[in-house]
Amino acid sequence: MTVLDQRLLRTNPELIATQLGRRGMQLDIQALQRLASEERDLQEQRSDLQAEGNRIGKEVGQCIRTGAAADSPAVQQLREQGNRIKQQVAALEEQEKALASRLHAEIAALPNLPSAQTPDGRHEADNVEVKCWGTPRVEAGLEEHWQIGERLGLFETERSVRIAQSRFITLLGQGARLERCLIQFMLDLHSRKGYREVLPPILVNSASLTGSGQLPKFAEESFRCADDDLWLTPTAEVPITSFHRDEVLPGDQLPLRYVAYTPCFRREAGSYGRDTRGLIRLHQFNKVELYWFVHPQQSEQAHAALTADAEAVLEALELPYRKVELCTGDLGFSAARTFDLEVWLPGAGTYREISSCSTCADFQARRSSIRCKDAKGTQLVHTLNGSGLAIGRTMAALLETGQQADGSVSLPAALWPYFGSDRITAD
RNA sequence: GGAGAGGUGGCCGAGUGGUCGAAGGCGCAGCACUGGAAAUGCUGUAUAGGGGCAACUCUAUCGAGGGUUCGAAUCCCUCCCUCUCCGCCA
Repeated sequence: MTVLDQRLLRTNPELIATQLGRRGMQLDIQALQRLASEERDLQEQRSDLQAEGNRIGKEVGQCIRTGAAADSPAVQQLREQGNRIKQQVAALEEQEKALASRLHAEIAALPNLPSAQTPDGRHEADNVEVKCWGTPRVEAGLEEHWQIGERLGLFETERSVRIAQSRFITLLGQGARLERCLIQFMLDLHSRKGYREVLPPILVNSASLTGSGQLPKFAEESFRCADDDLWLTPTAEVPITSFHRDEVLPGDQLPLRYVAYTPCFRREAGSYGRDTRGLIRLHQFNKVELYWFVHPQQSEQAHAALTADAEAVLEALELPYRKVELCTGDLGFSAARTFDLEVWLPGAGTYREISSCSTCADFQARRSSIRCKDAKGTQLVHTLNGSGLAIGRTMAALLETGQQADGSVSLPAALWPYFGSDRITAD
């Protein structure tokens, strides 16, 4: 796995330092460069020695073929030379390996370079609102979704702790039904637009997590199966990236567009006390994910199109939202550029992230070795992903947005055929 | 879980110690033939890294990692994966 364009490190290290600087990272680029050039020197020495060894090997073959005895002095001498070289090579190789794994570890921990378009900024507050859709419902006395859910018996928190632990939820009755309908509705919507539906494994190996950028840096964010090299996937992005790992995709097949429903599992380390009630922040949640593999030249339009496809879900569900472009300081590890969609929660009186649509440029493609082939040769593809949408948060938004004075919740027309009713009422 | 068979280039498939990065075929590209195409013929066609303006050249890679050897796709060890049969199972 190559995790950073090594050529870039050699030819334009300043670019790396500057771009990571925009993320607020202080990077000792010289130290990295020194490591890389040391490694290259060793590699050169080693391969020269190996060339010499290969030459001797061939010479021995030559001698024997032309009639020299296998134990003749000439052959003996060549053997000794060969052995000496073998030892030297082994010694160099050991150093080289140590150096390479150090270099690799340092590089693998570096996040993606932000896109040129990504606005500079230090944190969430510097994100840029680029669009608002719909009219947010603003009234006094509206309930939050967890109050509605508890009142209507849509889900159960306390017993879920008994089953698992906190931050797990059990959906019940109309709540379970709505969750299922939303998954189906979103899959249908995207499939109609030409997305190919995928239902991947949700246990993934370390190579998959590394390939999409969750490892090595965010090991503490995922649940791991202790006896196997398997983890519970934090997002469908991981299995889908690896679906094409180590492949050369025919250029005329691009873009490949996938839509996947999966449960997602996150440890949510460091979020104690935040969003403890309801559906917002859970260790296990459902999500429909959009994922594109595209030719590098098309990734910018693709990013706009993917984001629009996610927006279309909110619009079909009549949920007011705003679209925010993340600043460099708020960008995820693998992303070069990201639009977040934030849905309006009338009960909470706030916008909450419900989809995050990112282009990773060639970052994941490099880590996962996914290339495409066209007339000009092979090159890394670009990968893009976005939620279309997070199901639990969608339900929260629907509950808060549709709440009525009589205690029921009215649903958008798009869901009626799926849900079999235009509203949720007390059982 | 038990028994057996396997893992070689974009794909199929040959190769049991040296001249093998690897026959042959398919596919793909170019050229010839054709009014155009098909068929046919010829030529070319792996990836990554290093050096060189370039022609080119060096190294590594035959599931992964170790070992034997001057020399390993080929022999030995460990692991992973796939397939077949049996058992178990939603």
